[in-house]
Amino acid sequence: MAAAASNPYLPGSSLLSHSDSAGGGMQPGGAAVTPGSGGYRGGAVKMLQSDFMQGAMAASNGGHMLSHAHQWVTSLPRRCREDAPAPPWSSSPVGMTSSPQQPDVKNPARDDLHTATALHHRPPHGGAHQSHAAAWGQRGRRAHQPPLVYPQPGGFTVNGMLSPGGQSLVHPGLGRGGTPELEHGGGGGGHDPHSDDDTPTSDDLEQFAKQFKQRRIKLGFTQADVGLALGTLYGNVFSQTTICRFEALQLSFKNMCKLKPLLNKWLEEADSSTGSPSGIDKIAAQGRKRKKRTSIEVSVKGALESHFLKCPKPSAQEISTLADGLQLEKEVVRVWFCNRRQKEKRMTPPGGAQTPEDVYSQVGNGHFLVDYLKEAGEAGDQRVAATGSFHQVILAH
DNA sequence: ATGCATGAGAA
DNA sequence: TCTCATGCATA
Repeated sequence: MAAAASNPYLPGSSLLSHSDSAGGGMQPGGAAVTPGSGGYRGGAVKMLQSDFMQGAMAASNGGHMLSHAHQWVTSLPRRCREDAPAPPWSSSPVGMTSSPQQPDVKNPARDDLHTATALHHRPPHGGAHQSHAAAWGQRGRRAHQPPLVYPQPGGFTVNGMLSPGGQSLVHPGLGRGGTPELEHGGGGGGHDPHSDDDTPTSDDLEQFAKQFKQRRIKLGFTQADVGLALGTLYGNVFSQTTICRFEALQLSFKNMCKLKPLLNKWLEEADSSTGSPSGIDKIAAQGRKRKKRTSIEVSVKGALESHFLKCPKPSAQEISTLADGLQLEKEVVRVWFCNRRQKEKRMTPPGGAQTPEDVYSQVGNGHFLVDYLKEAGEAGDQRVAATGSFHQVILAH
């Protein structure tokens, strides 16, 4: 149908949920299957081609041809130098701690996600699950080990998630922008009397996540269920994606800290109230015109990746040029870089991935690591070198 | 489980 | 414009 071609995003309910591959238009010489032509928000795709900064990366050092090694140094074109606030958990250098190896657990198949019944008490099925355990900065950070286990409040029996009446105890204090318990300057001594866990360590988070997932599965809930439950419980709904990312430690440290208490609460509720079904419903999906997901070809992705290595933060103009060259919408390229950067900053597994194999699995799972090679304009060469080779090993695999 | 996208808020 | 938190859609 040509409809798909002329109409990027379907109005409301998309009956034609076909994938990119069925577009019909295919990619002549193109790179991505983008619905294009529609022009969404701002649409103006102008290309100001002027200078290209390609071919400048002929820098060859000792003799390794990491044309696509994972490190953004060595040959920064020029205005491509940007520092990124090294996240707290990535402070530990790539754990080169030689540890034999660890069986890379791939998930062969999972059996959950079955019954589409959204929120209901599912019979707890044995859940031997895969676990690619991320484990980021589990370096010796803090001496004290706060009780990352839920402290059962005792007589608290308000089953938020299992309220048949449909009432919603909305707590208007946990807005997304509110950031309930983030580092509050401190200074005056005003300390929350009820906060059991001030900033948990990345290690704590990791353990909690692990435990959380286990309990969740044990109880027979899907990630989506949890996300929904959080909605009725605190007024904040979350998607399966977010819960998933939490469990996989793929959120920013800050974000993890923010979600932890909520999930912890849910956990308490969940296994305290055994056997009370729920009847909640949440906000219906609003018909928002979302651009159809562009599927970028692998080859093109490779190209983008290369550019990213050279310059993770291209200027608007460079983006335009690049987009033009790759036949992609400028916006797509821009977003790609944004996401790529964001991905780079997510929870990194320096501590967990001590052996190359671990890293492989990490890579295989999508997330990379290391970005502590910031700061220091020239002094970082050493670390960079080390990191470079490290990645070389990884990528050469 | 993850890729691409949106939107609010910060620079 | 970028970052950041999040999620729809998809592999």
